[in-house]
Amino acid sequence: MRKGEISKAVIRRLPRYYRYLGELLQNGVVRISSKELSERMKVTASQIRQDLNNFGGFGQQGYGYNVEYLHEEIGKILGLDVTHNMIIIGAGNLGQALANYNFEKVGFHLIGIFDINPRFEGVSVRGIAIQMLDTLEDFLSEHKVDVVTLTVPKRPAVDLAHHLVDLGIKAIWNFAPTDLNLSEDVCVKNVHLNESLMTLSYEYRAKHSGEARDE
Amino acid sequence: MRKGEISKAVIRRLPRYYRYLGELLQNGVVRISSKELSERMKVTASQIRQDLNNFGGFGQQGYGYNVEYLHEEIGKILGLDVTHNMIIIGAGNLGQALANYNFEKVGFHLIGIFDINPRFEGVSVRGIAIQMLDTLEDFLSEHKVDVVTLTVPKRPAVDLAHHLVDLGIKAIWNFAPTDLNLSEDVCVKNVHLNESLMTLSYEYRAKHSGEARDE
DNA sequence: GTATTATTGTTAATAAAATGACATATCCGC
DNA sequence: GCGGATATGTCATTTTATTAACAATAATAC
Repeated sequence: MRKGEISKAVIRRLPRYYRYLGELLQNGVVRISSKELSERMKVTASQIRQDLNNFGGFGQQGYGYNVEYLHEEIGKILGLDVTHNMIIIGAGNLGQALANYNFEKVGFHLIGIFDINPRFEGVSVRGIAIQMLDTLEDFLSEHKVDVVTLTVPKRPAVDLAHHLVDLGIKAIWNFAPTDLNLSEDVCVKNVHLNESLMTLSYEYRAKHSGEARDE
Repeated sequence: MRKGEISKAVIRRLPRYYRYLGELLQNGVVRISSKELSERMKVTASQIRQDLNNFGGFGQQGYGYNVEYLHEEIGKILGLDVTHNMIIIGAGNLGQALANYNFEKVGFHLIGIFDINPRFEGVSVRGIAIQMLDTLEDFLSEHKVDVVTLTVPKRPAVDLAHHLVDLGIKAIWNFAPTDLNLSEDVCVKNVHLNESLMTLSYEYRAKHSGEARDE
């Protein structure tokens, strides 16, 4: 790992810190020590301190961390203070469900929904009209789109993703059950629900195998 | 790590192997070496071999791995050969989207959908009537339910999860943006979409900060 | 103000994961 | 069948991640 680069394991933990700090903030907690936070979160205090110190010293010896300040700083680290314009491609059940989700609070602003299927023509979700996919190129030339949420089937996903990259898209939140294999400078975050279920299946078997199942 | 126990990192990789092998199988590929698979998957051959050898020797020197056999064996390891009965609690957009998903092929059979909101009374999704949450206890006494998919808001999620555990549920697929803190013998798999987006946001900033944004 | 306690930031030690190396076994062409 | 090529399974090494230790610093009580 190059010096100054932060490991992915650390990044993956940040949102959870952010969430806990947000809850503390709501509960009116003003300060917290790494020790107490570690007990609530069931991680080691050492890990919290080391994770945070990748980004700078946010605490004070003998005092701990100011909840509001730390919450805000982690938010900045995660880039939640910047608004990203997002579109959803794929207006099926999952796409529509995500469209109804409120991602504004983590800085994502939904400005369009697209699908290839004409049956969605005229349909709106959350006040946003579903547009036909062949109008996407025009749309992209008129609007700055930072992130594409991809909720299309596996088959079209890969080609579509490459097309999006050609059109200048730099970040994809991918729900299609496939790897996209895009160039290095494009951010891809996969959400593979199938695979999540499979690991649950594994764990379930591992923990409960051999137990009676009387029916 | 206790001897004989498999690390979570290995388990998380298994579904991806399974997916690639499934595709190879569909394409009529009969055998594959760790080297070739590693090139396709962009991981090291060493990792593939070591991961697989946690569970036994599935390959043959000088030959490689039989695709169909390995695919099936990984499926068994993941427990995909066993059918799990699943219910969804929370019939909002996400719950309904998941209900429409086809998880049968990874061994999950949806047998019920529940919600507390009377507006869902009489509504069906994929032929399954949404039932009122207060009938859940009766339902559980009449049906063997292995896994609960939890797509309810944060607030009720924790108490509901504890209640489910009291009723004998041993595995929860949790989409609520909170930790459930259940006893050790309950399997919990979290899908925190917010947090996924936050890490995307981080990466986006990290990769594209400083770039001009002329509008 | 001073002593005591609390708690960080950081370095050191340990543990875990990933990679590399290689001996051994199997295949395949001839 | 023999020999070279192939590719596994496993052990050794390296790298990465986590945990522990502690010196330095700030807060708090008196």
